[in-house]
Amino acid sequence: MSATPRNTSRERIEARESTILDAAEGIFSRSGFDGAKISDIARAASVAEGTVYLYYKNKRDLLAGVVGRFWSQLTQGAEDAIDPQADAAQQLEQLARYHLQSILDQFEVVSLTYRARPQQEQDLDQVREYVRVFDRIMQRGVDRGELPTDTPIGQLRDVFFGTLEFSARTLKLRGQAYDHSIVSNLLLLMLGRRHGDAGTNGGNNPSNRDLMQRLESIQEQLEKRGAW
Amino acid sequence: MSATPRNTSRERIEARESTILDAAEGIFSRSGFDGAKISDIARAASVAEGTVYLYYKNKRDLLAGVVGRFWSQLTQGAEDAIDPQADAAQQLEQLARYHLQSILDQFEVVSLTYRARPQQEQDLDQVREYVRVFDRIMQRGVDRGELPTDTPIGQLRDVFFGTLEFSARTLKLRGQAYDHSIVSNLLLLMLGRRHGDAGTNGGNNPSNRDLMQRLESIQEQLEKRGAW
DNA sequence: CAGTTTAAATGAATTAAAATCATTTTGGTA
DNA sequence: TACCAAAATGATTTTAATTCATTTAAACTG
Repeated sequence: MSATPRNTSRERIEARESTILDAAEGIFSRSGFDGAKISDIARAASVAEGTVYLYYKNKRDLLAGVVGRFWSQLTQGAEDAIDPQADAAQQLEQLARYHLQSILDQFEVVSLTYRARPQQEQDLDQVREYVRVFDRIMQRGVDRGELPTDTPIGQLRDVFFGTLEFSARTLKLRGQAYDHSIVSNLLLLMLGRRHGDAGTNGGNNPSNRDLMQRLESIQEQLEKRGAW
Repeated sequence: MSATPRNTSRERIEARESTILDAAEGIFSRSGFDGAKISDIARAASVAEGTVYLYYKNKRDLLAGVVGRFWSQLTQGAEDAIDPQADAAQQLEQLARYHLQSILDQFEVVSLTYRARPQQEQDLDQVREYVRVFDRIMQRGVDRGELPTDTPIGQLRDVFFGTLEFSARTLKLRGQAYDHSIVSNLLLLMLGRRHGDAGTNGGNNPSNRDLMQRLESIQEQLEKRGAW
């Protein structure tokens, strides 16, 4: 009967909502929350100002919509980026790379996240769901014996996401691009083994002659400086 | 002559500015950036609305003032919290505890930080200065041979602050309080010693490699000093 | 397919709050 | 005490979010 009555209608409406979200994402990213004007967003979406309010109660709600969609898509992308066959360490690396790359690409949207409505619990639902991707990888690793039984998943989660987010911020601040070594060092740190990016300058033990040369070089420097 | 002409005057003005900052901090923390009204802040500071604009160009600038002061005070507090006699590992633990405790206590102000003016470089100056406290501890540890020469300070900095910030967010989200174990686990992770990892530089008879590292560190210090 | 009903869209009008500025007050100085 | 400049005030202006009476479009009906 009325099981699927208004079919094309629903599609049109969803398309329009998505258009508004696209416009909002663009304007919010470019101008930040305060700088973005609803009138700009409406214009970018080819819609009247009032129409925006049919879909979202207010400006914050609209931001929550943008941010929520971003994290949902991120969850989907992460699941696609992870090879179900791989072991925990490999999967973790895949997730780390995907995550760092994504938050660098869409840094502005990420920045808007913790601004949506910090007090309103429910707005972080999609973030929580995303974070569970990490938990699943780790839990599976523990279950299969690839990771120690006492692995503190919850705390490692904070290390994982916290470090990557902060690294991204640092990179952005310095105008630098994606850096592989961040991921490898993080994994080394989390999964045991010491840092130093594999055998940076291997463990060849210097001879006494090397040491003496070095000492002489230091002494020269000191003499050059005199006054000290 | 006019070296210190308006003395009490300057004091009064600074006191007033500080009063406005106090009021703004309170209102911003309670209501968030958007929720805070300049009129509320003015009232809380017992000042006319227009007066606020004599001290700060606009609302964002006022927020930047609040946030900047917070991080300056944090830097001061951190320096006080660190025992100059202690070794690097101990100092790091002191900083970690102080940091986690502080950002939990003043979570709202911290949240407002990355919202101040993400694009405007200079607003993060005080944050950068704060972060240097960590760098100094680590560098000193390396210089004294307490930490390996190849310690990737920059990356560990992201691990340190990223993890603590994310942990704080997690704790707040769950309504939980300060947790010692976060700090100890983080330090364990950062400074080695994992899963009975067999001491990287365990034995107390130093190898030539250790000696060489120490020499290199001394030389680096000399060079750094020379550049001035 | 014309007529009717309901949903969606519009943008002018309203409201709220930031920012400005002409005027007043204050504190220091001669 | 009179004067000046700095500081403060708050009424006014401006800007942008939100509402709502009206219009337009879509879906349904017989």
